[in-house]
Amino acid sequence: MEKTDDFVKQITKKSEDFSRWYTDVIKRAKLADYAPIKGVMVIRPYGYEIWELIRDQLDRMFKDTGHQNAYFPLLIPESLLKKEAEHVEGFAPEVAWVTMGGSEPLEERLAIRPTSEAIICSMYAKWIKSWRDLPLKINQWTNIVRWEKVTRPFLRTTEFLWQEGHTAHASCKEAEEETLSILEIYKTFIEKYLAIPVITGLKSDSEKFAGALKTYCVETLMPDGKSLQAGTSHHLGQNFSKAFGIRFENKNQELEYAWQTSWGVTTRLIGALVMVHGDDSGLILPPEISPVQTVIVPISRGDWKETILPQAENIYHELKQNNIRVILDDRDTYTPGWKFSEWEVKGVPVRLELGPKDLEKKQVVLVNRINRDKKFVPVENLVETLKKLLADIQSELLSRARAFNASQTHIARTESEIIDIIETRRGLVKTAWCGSPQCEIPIKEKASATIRAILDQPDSQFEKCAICGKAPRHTVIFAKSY
RNA sequence: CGGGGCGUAGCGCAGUCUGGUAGCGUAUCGGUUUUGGGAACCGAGGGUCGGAGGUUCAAAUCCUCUCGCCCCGACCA
Repeated sequence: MEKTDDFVKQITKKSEDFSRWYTDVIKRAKLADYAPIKGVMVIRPYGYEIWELIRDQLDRMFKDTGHQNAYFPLLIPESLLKKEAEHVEGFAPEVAWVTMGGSEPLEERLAIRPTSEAIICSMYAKWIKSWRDLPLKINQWTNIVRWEKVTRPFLRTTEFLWQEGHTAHASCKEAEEETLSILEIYKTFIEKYLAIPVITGLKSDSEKFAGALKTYCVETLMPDGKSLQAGTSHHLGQNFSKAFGIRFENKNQELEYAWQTSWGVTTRLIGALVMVHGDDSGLILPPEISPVQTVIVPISRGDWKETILPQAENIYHELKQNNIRVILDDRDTYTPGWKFSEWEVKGVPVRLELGPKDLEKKQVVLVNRINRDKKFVPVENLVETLKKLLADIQSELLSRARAFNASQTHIARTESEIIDIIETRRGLVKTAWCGSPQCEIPIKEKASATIRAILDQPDSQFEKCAICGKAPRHTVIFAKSY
């Protein structure tokens, strides 16, 4: 056990220093590198490939549910940003401004988008005039700048990539349905593809999006016991339509303000992948989202280029034809052992080894990244065997993470229990809440934990609010967060 | 924005206390032998010691100022 952990060098142990481990893995796996600007990172090709896979899959899901992509400008005039009062107040501290055009000061300064509600709503006001124009469901894949004080690669950077969906509807009910259906897409995607279990729920008023009526969220638990908000879906009500004048004439010939939603997930998802699945040897990527699902390492000895390589190439083509993302590492400049370590750092779920002994026995060696289990399998039916192994790894990662979540979810019935659990064990604390903002304050002040989600289904085991003792209205999850 | 840590070869670091020829590991380049868990040996290249100013015969080292990065908090996806 101890010995195997040392195959990969130069990564701090996950159990020793979690933060350091996290940044070590990102650097060693070449996901990202620090850029010469404070809080800004370069997403390197390997990291970007993961983002592309996330993007492609979500994009299909959005399009299948009637959304279209568009592109709105990076720069937002200050006057537009100021139209929705709560919105500007929420974002003001982290907006970056353009004040000069060449050497001339601008008459009105321009915000670099911290989110695009303002610019998009200003356009929606032009485009929406009739109930026939609704619903309008547009998404964009883009970059965002928020001047954050503390940054960490993927989890919080000054500039990041995301998708933001912005929809307008004819009724409150329809907007609510849209908000919830997107929440469901996020949940499905994160669990099925990223193999990360999620908790969905509503944000309390103190945590909701600036300008929203309601914010639903997807929360995920990280190995250090902190909760990471992995996605949000906001029901904006008529707050923005009133501020921006998005009105339509309904079927009864009355003017009405549109009901809106907005929702997004970011490159932060990559950070979650790293933390949830990785180990002391580096990344472990779920097959569904891994840029390389299988790496073929030919054992290079003697006349391997004449004997082993041709067979490795045959296998490569067969797997590729069967839609397995595979690469053949035929570099003769590195030894097999070096390659093993390298691909482990990069989290490739299955390694396929092919050497002289295997050639003789008409077999290959399949190595599972999770536990380094070796299986000698016949070349015949390889595609089937491999697909099964990939599926097993995918489900093993999810069930492993689920088991961890279950073990880190604690029940608390009083304020002191909540604080005690947060301080000694961290993790998620399930408790009851009366709904008053006053009752969130002591937990935040004493344990710096907040309500991460108000659960859809109240748990009947709770008889009173943990803080004030009044009748509970909600079952909630308290946790420290990223 | 508070607390702590760190800037020396691509990367990881020693050297700083006590000033005196800028080093180690790894990576890189060339050569030979190797290759089933990061190969071995021989040789080579690579530095304005984060920046500016000062003290000194002499500064990576001492003093002053400054910039940047990381970690932990408070705030945010």
